[in-house]
Formats: sequence, structure tokens, C-alpha cells
Amino acid sequence: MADFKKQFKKGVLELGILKLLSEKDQYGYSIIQEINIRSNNTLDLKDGTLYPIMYRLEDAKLIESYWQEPEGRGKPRKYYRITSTGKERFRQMLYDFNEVNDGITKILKG
Amino acid sequence: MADFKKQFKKGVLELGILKLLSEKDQYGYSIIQEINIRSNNTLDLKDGTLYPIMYRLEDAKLIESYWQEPEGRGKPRKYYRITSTGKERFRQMLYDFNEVNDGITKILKG
DNA sequence: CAATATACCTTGTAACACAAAGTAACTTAC
DNA sequence: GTAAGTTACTTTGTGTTACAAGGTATATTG
Repeated sequence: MADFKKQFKKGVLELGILKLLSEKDQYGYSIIQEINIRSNNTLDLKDGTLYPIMYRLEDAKLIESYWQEPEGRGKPRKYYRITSTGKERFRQMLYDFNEVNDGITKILKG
Repeated sequence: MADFKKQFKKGVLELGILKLLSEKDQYGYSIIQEINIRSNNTLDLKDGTLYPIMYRLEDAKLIESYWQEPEGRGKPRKYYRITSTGKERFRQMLYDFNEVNDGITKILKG
């Protein structure tokens, strides 16, 4: 019961990932970096956290993946693309997130 | 994987409850009502959700409880009081919550 | 008297973040 | 050239949490 951040992150990582994929296709490792850079490392996303999320999103058909050779050398990278179902779901998630956020904000300020 | 709100609420209910108890001692049922009123029902807190949280917070010594007769008639009510440990923990939780919130906000706007 | 509100309690479940471990290729520094 | 670090993906197991669904019991209102 010590790690509050862990609890507060529930769901928001999915939300952030879907947001990034709404902007452009990306592979796993670059998602980790972009989440951490944009959030000033406050979300501190690790690979062991990301990949299970990606498989879950893919199972749910919210995203799709395809392998692609990198420019230059290196192993092929697994790119992810958001589906139309995923875009719709993202909008719903965003709505729910804002609702919860507004609610708790009112209580914390009241 | 359909109920996003459920995930977004993780941790924030504890945060809201500790906030209310920071203001004044309250019994379970009144906490439910106040959370729902203040949040315009967006948090939609139910008794089956609240009581397990209260026991958890009490086990962790963040709150204490005492029974008290209501004014007028009725069964005695179980009042909760936040402890000094609880107040300290609340500050930490609030900090972590704001950190996660700032992080995801940056990503959603970026 | 039936319905509704108040007030508390318990059990079981699914979802989630994460640690920790592994595999493998490429790059940089000594 | 070899050791260390970075890139990149994968898998297993664990603890926490919100919640549904059930329960008990008293007081009030129509």
C-alpha cells in the first residue's frame, strides 16, 4: 500500500500510449522514450510495463502491429498503428479520465 | 477491459476520503454522500467500495474509528478520524497524484 | 404494512503496473 | 578485439484495487 503512484497510473498509461499512436505509428522502444521525455520522467515507463500493455491493446483490436526494418542496420522493429476502433475507444477513455479528474479535483479543492 | 473509469479511480478514492477526513471526522455513509455530491456523482462511490477502503486505511493506521450515538434516534455510527501518519501520507499521495497528472496532461496536450 | 432511506459488513473477481528474468543484435570505449 | 552499454522485444508471477452482489438491521414515510 506504499506505492501510490503505481495506482494513480492505472489506465493513464494506456491513454498516453493511444494518444501517441494517434499522432503516428511507433515501435515499442520509441513509445517508452517519448512517454518518459514528454512527461519529464514522472510516468517512468519501463519495458516490462509497456509490452504487456501493447499485447493487451492488440488483443482488444485497438492497435495493430507490423514488423519493419530500421533505416541503416539493426533488428527489425515492431511498429504499432492505432485502429479506428482504437480511436473511438481513446475518445471514450479520455472522456472518462476527464470526468474522474474533474471529480477528484472538486473534492481536493472543496 | 471495458471499464476505464474503474481503473482511473484507482487510488483517487483513498485520496478523496483522506481529504474529507482532513476537514472533519465523518462516518462511512456521510463520506459516500459527500464524495458523490462534491464530485457531481462522477466518482459514484458505493458502500461496497467504501468500507473495504476504510478497513484498509485503518489497518495502515492512516485513520482511526470510534462509535458514536447519533443526535436524535438511530443506531450508533462509526466515525473515522485521520491520524497524523494519515495526514503525512495524504501529503505524499497528493504530491504523487499531481506528478502523474501533470505527466499525462503533458502527453495528452503534446 | 410496505417501501424507502440510513448504516454497516463480507466475499469473490478482473484488471492493472511492475519487478525480474531472459534473448539477441549493434555500438562505443579501452 | 573484447567488454560494456544501448537498443529492442518477450514472458512469468505478484500485490493492489474498485466493484458487484450479497447480507443484516433500524428508522421513517405514505
